[in-house]
Amino acid sequence: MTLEMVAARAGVARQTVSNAINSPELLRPQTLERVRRAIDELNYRPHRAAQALRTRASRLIGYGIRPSLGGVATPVLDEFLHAISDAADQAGYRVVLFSAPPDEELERYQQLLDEQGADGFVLSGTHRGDRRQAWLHKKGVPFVAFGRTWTGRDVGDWVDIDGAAGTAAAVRHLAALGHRDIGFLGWPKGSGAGDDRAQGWHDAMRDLGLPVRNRRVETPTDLALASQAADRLLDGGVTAVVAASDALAAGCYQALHRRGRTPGTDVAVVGFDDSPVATMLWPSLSSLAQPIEAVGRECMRLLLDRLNGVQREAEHVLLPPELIVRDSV
Amino acid sequence: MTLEMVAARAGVARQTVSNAINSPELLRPQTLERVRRAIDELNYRPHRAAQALRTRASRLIGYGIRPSLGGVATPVLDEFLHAISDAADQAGYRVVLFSAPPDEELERYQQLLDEQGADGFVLSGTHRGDRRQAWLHKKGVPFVAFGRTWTGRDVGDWVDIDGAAGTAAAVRHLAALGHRDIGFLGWPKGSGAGDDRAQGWHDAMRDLGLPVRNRRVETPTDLALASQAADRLLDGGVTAVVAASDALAAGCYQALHRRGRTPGTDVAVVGFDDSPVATMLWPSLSSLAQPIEAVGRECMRLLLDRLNGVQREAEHVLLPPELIVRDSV
DNA sequence: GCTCCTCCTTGGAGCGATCCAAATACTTCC
DNA sequence: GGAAGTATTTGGATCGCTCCAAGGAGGAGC
Repeated sequence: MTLEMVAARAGVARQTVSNAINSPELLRPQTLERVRRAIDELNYRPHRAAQALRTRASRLIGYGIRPSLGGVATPVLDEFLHAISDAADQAGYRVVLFSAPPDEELERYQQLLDEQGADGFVLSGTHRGDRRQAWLHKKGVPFVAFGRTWTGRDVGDWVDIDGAAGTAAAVRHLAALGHRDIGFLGWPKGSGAGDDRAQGWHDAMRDLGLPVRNRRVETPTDLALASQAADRLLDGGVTAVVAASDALAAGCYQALHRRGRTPGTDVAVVGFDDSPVATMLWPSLSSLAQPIEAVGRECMRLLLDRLNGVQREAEHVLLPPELIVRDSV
Repeated sequence: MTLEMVAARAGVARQTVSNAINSPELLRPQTLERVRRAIDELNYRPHRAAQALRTRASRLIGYGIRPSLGGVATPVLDEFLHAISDAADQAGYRVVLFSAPPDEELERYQQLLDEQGADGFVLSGTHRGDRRQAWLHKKGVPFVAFGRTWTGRDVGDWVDIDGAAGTAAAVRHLAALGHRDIGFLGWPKGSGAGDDRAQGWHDAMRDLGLPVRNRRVETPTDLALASQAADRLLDGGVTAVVAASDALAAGCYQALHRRGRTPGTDVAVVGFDDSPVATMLWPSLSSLAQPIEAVGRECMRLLLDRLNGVQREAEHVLLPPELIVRDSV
C-alpha cells in the first residue's frame, strides 16, 4: 500500500495525496474529500521508514534503560514509561528502548543518533555526575530529563518531583498532630533526590522551631541496614519518622516490630513514592505520592517543543507530591 | 555520514562498503581491512530508515502497553521489559512501545504493521479471551507471548512461568515442615494464571493426601477484600496459606495482624512473584520468584527464529519459579 | 475574447541503503 | 602466453516518501 496506489484510486497525483495528509489546506475541499475517501477505503498509512528517510526524522524518542539492578531501584519507572509512551503516541511519536549500561552510556546514545534511530531522548534517573545532559545539550539534541541537573551547569529542560516540598508537608502534618520529635531516615549524602528530601525535612523542622540535631540518619536501600539505621532514630526517642522512600519506611517498620512496637500507634511513619508496598504494609503506610502521569505529560510537552524547533529558554517544572494519609500516622 | 562517503575514503565503491558490513566474506581480506578502517575512522553507522526502506524490515519489535490500571497490575513488567530490550539489542533489534487500549487493541497492532513500524511483537499479559495470538498468527506476523494461550486453539510460540509447579513446590515445602492444613488464597476463577496456580496447590495437596475441601478462597486484588478472604481461611483453621500473589499474601498478613497473630510463627504464608514487597513485609515473606530474565531471553530466542524465517513447529517454554524461603514459613 | 494572477496540482529528483547483473581482477592450467 | 574459470568489485535501479519548481485550471478585469 503506497501513496501511488492511493493516488491512482483517487485519480490524482502522488504528491496530492501527500499534501492531503501533510498540508490539507493546500487542496480544494472536494479533492481533499476524494483523497481522504481513497485513503480510508484502502486503509492507507504512510511507510514510516520512507518518511524518516526523506524528512530525516524518525519520529522515535529514545529511552535508555540501564541493566536492572535487582529491581528495587526503579519503583516508579514502569508508570513513567506508560505516561511518556501515551503522550508520545498522541503526538505521533513512539518510544524506543535501548540498553545503556553505565560504562558505555554515551556511546549508546551516540550510536542511536548516528543511525538516526531517534529524534530526541527522555532521560530518567538523573544523578550527581550525570554527563548526559551536558553532552546532549552540546550536540544540540532535543531531550528532557525526569530529574534535575544535580551537578554542573543546569542545561536543558527538566521535570522533577519537589521532594523537599513533600517531606516538608509530611513534617507539617506530623507537627500538626502534636509530634515534635521527628526523625529523618534517608540515603547517604550525595544523591541528589535524597539530599533534596532531607532538606525539606530539615527546613520544615527549622521553620517550626523543632530540633534537628541527631535526628537524621543515613542508610543505603537495604532492608537490614535501613532497619538498623531506624533503630538509631528510635533509640534517640523520636515519635515520628519521615523516610526518603517506602523501602526505607519498611525498614523502620521492621525496627519497630522487632522492639514490639506498632507503627502508627507508637511511632508515626511516613514514606515516599506511594509504591504498591505502602498499602500492603501493616498498618498501611502514609506516603508521598508522585504525580507520575503529570510528569510524563510535562516531559513530552517540553520535548515536543524542542522537536518542533521551538526556541525558548530552558524550562523547569517542579511538581509537588501529594501526602496520602493512611494508618501509619 | 553515508556509505558513499565511507566508500570515497576507502577508495572503493558504495556497494563494497555495504558488503563489508553485511557479507564480509565476499571481500578480499586487504580490501575488507581498508574499508573497516574507513568505517572506524568516520565512525560510520548505517542509516536505519534507509535500511528499513530497502530491506522492508524495521528491526523494531513492538510491545503494546495498556494504560496503567493503578500500577499494581504489572509488578513484573518492568523487569521483563528490561530483559527483552537487552536481548533484542544484542540481536540488533530494539523494542518500540505503543499504546494499546483494550477497546482498540488490534487496530493499534494493525496500524504498526501498516506503517511497517515493527517486524514482530512481544505480547505480555495474555488472558482468557485474548484475540491477539490468533489474529497475529492468521496474518503471519512473527510474535511470541509471555503467557500461555489460555483459550481457543493454541497458536504461536509462548514462554510462561509454570505457576502450578510453583504452588505445588510451596505445598510440598510446607508439608515437609509438618503442615497438613494448607489453604489457598487465589483470584476468582477464570483468570488463566490464577487457575493454574490454584491447580498446582490442588494437585499437590491431593498427591500428599491432604484435604482441599473448603480450603480455597477467591478474592480480587484489593487489600481489604483479600484480607477478608484470608479471614475465612483462618477461621477454617488452616496452619499455612499459599497465595496467588504477594499482594494477596499481604492481605493474609493483615488478617493475621488484626487477630493478633504473627505470620510465620503462628501461620505460615507463601506468596507469588517475589516482588520487592516480599522483603519489606514483616516478617519477610517467602515467595515464588519468577525467572524473568530467562523468560525475556527465551522470548527473544523464539521471536528471532520467526523473524529470521525459521520454519518450525510452535514452541512452548515453561519455566519453573523458584521458592525463596524467608521468615514467613 | 484575451491577459494576468491566483490557486491547485503535477512530474522529476533525491534521501541512503541493498538487490541485481555486469564488469573487471586474479588464478589456474595447458 | 593465453584461454577459461573463479573471485571481487562496480554501477544502475529501486524501496516510498517529500521537496521543489514548473505546469494547468479557473476567475477577475479590461
